[in-house]
Amino acid sequence: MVKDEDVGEFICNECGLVILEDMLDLRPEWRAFTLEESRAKRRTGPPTDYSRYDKGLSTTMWITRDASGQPIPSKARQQMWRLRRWQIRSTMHGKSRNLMKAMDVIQRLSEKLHISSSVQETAAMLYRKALDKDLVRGRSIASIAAAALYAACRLTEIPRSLEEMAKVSLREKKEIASGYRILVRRLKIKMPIHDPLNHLTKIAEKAEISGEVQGLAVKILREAKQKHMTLGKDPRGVAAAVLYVACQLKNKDVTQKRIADAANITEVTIRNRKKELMKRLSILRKRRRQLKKDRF
DNA sequence: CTTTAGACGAAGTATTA
DNA sequence: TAATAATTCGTCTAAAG
Repeated sequence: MVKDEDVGEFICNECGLVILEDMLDLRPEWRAFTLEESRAKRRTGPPTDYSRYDKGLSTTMWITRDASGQPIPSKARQQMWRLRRWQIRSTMHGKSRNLMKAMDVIQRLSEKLHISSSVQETAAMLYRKALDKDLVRGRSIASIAAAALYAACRLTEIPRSLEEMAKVSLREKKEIASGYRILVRRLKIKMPIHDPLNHLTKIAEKAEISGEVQGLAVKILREAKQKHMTLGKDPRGVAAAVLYVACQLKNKDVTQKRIADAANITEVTIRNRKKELMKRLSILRKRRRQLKKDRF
């Protein structure tokens, strides 16, 4: 990870992805001289960050003297007036109002889908960028906010599906999907390729598959990855198929349908992935012969 | 009757020129 | 931006248990 101080961005040196614009000053904005004071001033709730709709700018500026008590030169004061005006305007209407609403949506959806605050911040950052580029005009705030959150999940490889997003946001999947595509295209986001491993436990849990079988599934998946069988395939399909064959090896009675439902894919996809796995993975070779024998 | 396997076209996605 | 290739999905048919 490269920290580029000049432009204030973190850049991943593998994929060139810009992680975060505007570096944050993480120091507290207050000082405390006693323990009591410290306790009183300590805030609850989130620190100043991208989830705050105005980056903390709503603090009122009203200063005529500098820190040492000297009057501030008029030129500088004029500038401060301009800043203050801009600040007032930004809190009252226009984009900030928009942002406020979007942050609210992001927060609500995140709660429902158990999405961590760091991912929320990524989503907020994406939304802010979208707003700067005028991508929200003509589209609903809620759908773009949901799209930003979905994009943030994919960026951080948190497995949350479009379907889940659509369900909690009460919007059409199509709408969020198109918003997502616009974000990716216009913000030039480079999406990491999902590792099926990230989906494996989630699917297994939903389908109520034991940890023992999961362990075997992970092993199978490892070999599949080595042989580059996972690239370009739906990671959920791969994870589901691997789980399915693991169940068979352990003689667990689990139907394709059960796993397919848990993974939100179809049985067809599981079958296709399974066929490939059986053909090419050595782990499955022995067992395949045995299964064949058992039939006679 | 349920599960699994396979085939086909439709639909949406990614890559390339 | 448009064409091309690869992938998934829905549905149907059929075999196996």
